Amino acid sequence: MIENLVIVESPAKAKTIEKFLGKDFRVVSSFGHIRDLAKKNLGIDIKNNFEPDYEIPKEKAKVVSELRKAAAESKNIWIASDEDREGEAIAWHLASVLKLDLLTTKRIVFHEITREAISDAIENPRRVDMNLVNSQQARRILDRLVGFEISPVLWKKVQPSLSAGRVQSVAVRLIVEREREIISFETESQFRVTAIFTIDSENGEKATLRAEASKRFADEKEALKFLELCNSSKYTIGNISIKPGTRSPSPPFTTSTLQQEAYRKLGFSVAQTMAVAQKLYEAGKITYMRTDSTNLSNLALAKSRDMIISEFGEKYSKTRQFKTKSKGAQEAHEAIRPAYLDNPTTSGSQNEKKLYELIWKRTLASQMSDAIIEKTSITIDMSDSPVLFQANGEVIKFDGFLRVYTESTDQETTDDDRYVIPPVTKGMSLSYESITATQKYTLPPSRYTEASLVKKLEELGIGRPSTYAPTISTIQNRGYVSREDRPGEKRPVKIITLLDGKFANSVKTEVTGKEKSKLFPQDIGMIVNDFLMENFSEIVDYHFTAEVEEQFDEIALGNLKWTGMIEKFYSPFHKTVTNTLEKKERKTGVRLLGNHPETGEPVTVRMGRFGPVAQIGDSGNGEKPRYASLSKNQLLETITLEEALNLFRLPRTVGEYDGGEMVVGIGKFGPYIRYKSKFFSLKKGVDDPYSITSERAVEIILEKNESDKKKILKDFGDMMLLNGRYGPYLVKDKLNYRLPKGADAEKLSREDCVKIIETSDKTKKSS
DNA sequence: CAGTGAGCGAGCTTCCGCTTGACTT
Repeated sequence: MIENLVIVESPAKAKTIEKFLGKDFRVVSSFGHIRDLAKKNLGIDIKNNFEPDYEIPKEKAKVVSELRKAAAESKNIWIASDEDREGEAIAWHLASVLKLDLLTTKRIVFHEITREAISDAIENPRRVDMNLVNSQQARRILDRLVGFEISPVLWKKVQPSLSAGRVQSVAVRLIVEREREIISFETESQFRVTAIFTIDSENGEKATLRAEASKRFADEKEALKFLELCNSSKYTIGNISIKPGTRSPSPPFTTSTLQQEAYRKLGFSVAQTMAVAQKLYEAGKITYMRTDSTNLSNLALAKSRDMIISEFGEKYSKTRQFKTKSKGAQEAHEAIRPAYLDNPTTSGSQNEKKLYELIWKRTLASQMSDAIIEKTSITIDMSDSPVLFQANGEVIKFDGFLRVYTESTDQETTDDDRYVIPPVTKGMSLSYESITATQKYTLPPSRYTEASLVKKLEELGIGRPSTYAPTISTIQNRGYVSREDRPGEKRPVKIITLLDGKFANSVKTEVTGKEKSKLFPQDIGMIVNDFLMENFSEIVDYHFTAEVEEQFDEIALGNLKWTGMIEKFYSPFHKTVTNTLEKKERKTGVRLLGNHPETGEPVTVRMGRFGPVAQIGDSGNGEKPRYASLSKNQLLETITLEEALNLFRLPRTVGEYDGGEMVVGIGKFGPYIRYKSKFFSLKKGVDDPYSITSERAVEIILEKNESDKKKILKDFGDMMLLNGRYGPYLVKDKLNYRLPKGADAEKLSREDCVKIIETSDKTKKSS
């Protein structure tokens, strides 16, 4: 018999806690939720007051049977799931599955994993809070109702296998609306004038001062007019303002801010950040990585203080506790911090090291002094124009937390940052060294990255730390959005330079619209979003979650019955569902682009069975319409008639070579030439499928054949030894096999290869 | 790996939040 059994959610947590509790306690873990609504059907008996049908999922059967066994062997059972809505529900499900009496079962919570907090928890047990449990049931059931009633509507009215939900549909909406802002954005340009001035100081040294004109100029003519005034002007220093300021460190990491910073500083995807953090957590190197709290334990605060004082001195230490700002935060855990603050670095993979160091620096910096800065702002008067030049500078007087860590931003940094202004006095005269007017274009809003989308969702109070990464995967898996790079386009930038009284015009080029790892909506995402906006605007409203959260809070306080709340939501909602099913047309995103210039047939685009498709003619007059798939990066919403007609020019035959036809087309993997039933890719940025010549096509074919020849080490007829990126390998029936270590490909015989395939086959599944 | 867009119907898809493996590359 075991004296005490403590059940927590996470096995890593169980391990840590067991160390603190001693012999009389055994600590086991539930691995999160152990029961959920039935997987099949709705899992809710609507007619019977929304009675939930809970079941233990197959993959949880083992955990549950082990928990049952442990419970049977124990005298006292303590349920120590997290102190939030979900944790309370886990406690309740545990109690009912393990057949524990709710009146006597001890419910305890740890606010942090320290010896003190744990013994404190043990001394203050309470009972399972049914109000909190009911607020979770309301949350769970609302999400199931929304997801499982709207998704089937999409299958009927848009496309099979689609999905909608309280969280994912808003995430898609954000991305779709941002794209539309970008589509409708009209770029304008202005001229910005910057100058480099020379100050002749008393000791004969020359100092330079960078400044910008306080006015921008609409066009080249205006800019030139101003430069002419600049040329004839005399310059004197006008106002000098020196303002002290401070900069404070950011709070320690939550899941959301960790994902943002790991993306900005390390280039990690959201999923990657979580995977690496999980490893660090399991190794006991950091605290729990799914948290919305910026709280640090007293122990961590004290430890940071010691570290900072011994490392940098008393001046650098400032103990702070940050208030959690995010909406709906449940604060069941600490902030993400190193488990042992004395370790600035750690062992493990490169990524683990990098992420750990980021967490360490952020945590330490959060307990350090403000940086003290001095902002200097100087105006320079012109004799011939009322326009001023302005120079802004910043000097760090005391680095404080900046010594360890600076938070990155999503915006690009300006060149004003950390510019040190030379000493000047009012009335000093200056002369210009050069003055430049540069064309500046306005920029459209920027597309979301995975991390900036997480930030936005958190601001809206939508989603939880444990779901940010999965949500972002879901909307990509459904094909609603896709993470992509774009090369951008070149555009001219006009520049007028004034140097030694002479004006010179030049044109530079800049790249605009270059994107890296940004979220782009896909046609199906836009169609589904529009469908939801038209029919279920309440669900995709940005405030929907916040509003239902308020009601969940009321349920948790015992002021509202969960069944009543759900009923109030469900009856109008369900009416909308049936109404939409009955009365609304299928949505295909169809758009009439115009008529074919020769035949006059209508040209349309829409979402077809295999994706977005363009169509010439309709089936009305007996003629068969012609179809062509849209190419990647084209949207139903923005494609023009001309672009659509272009799609029908492919595939086309460009010529013949050695008795075979060469056909050019655009496939899944870009433009290609098909020749003797083999495929040859066109060179990106070099060849254009619409204009490529027969000569060039032959060249590509010969080039590819030549390089393929080099790839083949040995050809046994039914299998081949090839030279790949990672060295030689074996191919048979389109499956690749790795050679055993130390094997010399040159010397392998046919029999050797057969053996390799046989031995490696066991681990391979045919796909 | 590389273009498919007739129409019907059976059987499937789907949510959000808690937690980790067990898989393959």
